[in-house]
Amino acid sequence: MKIYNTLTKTKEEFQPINPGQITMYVCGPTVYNYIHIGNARSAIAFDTIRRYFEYRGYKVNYVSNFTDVDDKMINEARAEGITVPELADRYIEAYEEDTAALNIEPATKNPRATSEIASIISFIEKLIKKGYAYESAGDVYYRAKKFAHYGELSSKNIAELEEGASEHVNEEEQNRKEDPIDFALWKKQKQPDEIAWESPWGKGRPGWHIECSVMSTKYLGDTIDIHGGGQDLEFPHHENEIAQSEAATGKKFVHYWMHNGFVTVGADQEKMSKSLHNFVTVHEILKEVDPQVLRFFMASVQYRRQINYSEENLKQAQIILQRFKNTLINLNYRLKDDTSNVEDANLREILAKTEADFVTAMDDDFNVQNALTAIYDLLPVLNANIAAESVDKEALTKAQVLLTEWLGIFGIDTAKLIKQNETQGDDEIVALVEQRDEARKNKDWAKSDQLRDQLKQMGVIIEDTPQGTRWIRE
RNA sequence: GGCGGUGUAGCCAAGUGGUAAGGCAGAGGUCUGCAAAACCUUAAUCGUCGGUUCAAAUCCGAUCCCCGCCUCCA
Repeated sequence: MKIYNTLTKTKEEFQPINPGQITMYVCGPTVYNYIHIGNARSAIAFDTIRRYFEYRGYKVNYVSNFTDVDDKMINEARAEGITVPELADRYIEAYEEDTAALNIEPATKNPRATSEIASIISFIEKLIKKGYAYESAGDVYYRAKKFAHYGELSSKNIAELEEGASEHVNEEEQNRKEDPIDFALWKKQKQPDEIAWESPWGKGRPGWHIECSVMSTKYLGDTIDIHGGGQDLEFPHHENEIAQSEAATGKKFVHYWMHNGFVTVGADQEKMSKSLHNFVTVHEILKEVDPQVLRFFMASVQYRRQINYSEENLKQAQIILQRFKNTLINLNYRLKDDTSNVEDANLREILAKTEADFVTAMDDDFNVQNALTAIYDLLPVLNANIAAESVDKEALTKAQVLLTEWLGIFGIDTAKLIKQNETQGDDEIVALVEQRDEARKNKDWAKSDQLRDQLKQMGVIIEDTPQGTRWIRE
């Protein structure tokens, strides 16, 4: 299995620290608003990756944080006249609703920065003790230059960083830092009503980067297999995490750094982000778009590629999902009818090949496009088999299981997709379908078509097959 | 300016030296009482220019466009 490692900029053979187990940390959102589809992309990308690992038999310990205190949190809470924890609670709940709708598996643990203050303080103390950090007027900063590998992940040159940084740092802050590229580990409380915790450096709150170092090492160990996040976190966030963690533990922090591509939007394909104010929240989208469609759309693009969010692309995903749905429903019907079972060596061979192709594709840095191609190639074969006079029920059952597993990796819940409710509350539909069959037997096409229209109005589509009439919900 | 990514048919997209996968849409056909679903058939020489090679979308050089990071951001 190969994974592209941002640190080395190459695809590397994946080798977990402990055989059969994977430790994975993914940077979560700052909870001051509903998540936008860029956040969802990241969550979906790594959920898909996690599910594939699980499909391959790994046990995945997956930790993703909530940043529940920072400037944006403080400002937003102030603007709304509520406390920071109240704001956090509200949007964490919204996050859980949105990600559940997108069928994102809950993380093994979702630590919150504010619940880890004691650990954060002792982590910072360790860095000070080792000479990697210093207190300055109630703030604590990390001495970036002291860390020999600083800039390695994002291929940054320290001298240039310094130039760039000095332009953005205000003079007052500049004076507190030894060097413009130093970054805050602890920030002094600015106003008396501002959320803060007691610390050896006075009242204040943690900087952003430190929480991930603390939570990752605390919940997953000093060295983990995979650390993920959006490409925009490469610098400075992940760069700083490496500096903090490796300085504190003296060990390699992360074996494989994985970064997902952006979601772009609009004709100019601009990056969507909260700061550019061109974002669309998942909360809003799900009012109009089927969550399965959104999920499949985003999962069907390889995690490193950019996704262009557009109506047309969403529509394509919806159509493909519809095809899967039709095949699954027809597979269901066919497996239930009384056709005799005939072994079909060819079909079995094709299934085995598809399985191999799927794994080969996904093993190559989660090449979902090629994995899906393997499935697309299988569909006509399955559909032809479903329509055949005799079928290999055993092979088709296998196909059903495989499709369910594969689509499951993409976050598609096939049971939900084919929600037939054949047995409950559908007596009326079944009765109408029977009446129509009767009319068709009598070649009463007018009545038959009228009944079909009536069913259509009820959201039921009729399909006549040699094995009898089938119906599906739109 | 530095670093990184990208440019393949209307759209999505695979493909890192051997003569352009696949999907969507479109077109035609088959099946059907008609439909639906399904099945079959069908399109591009790969941003541009030059080079290397028997052979390049794939390697080298140049150039253009787009996107991102370099400051909070998935």
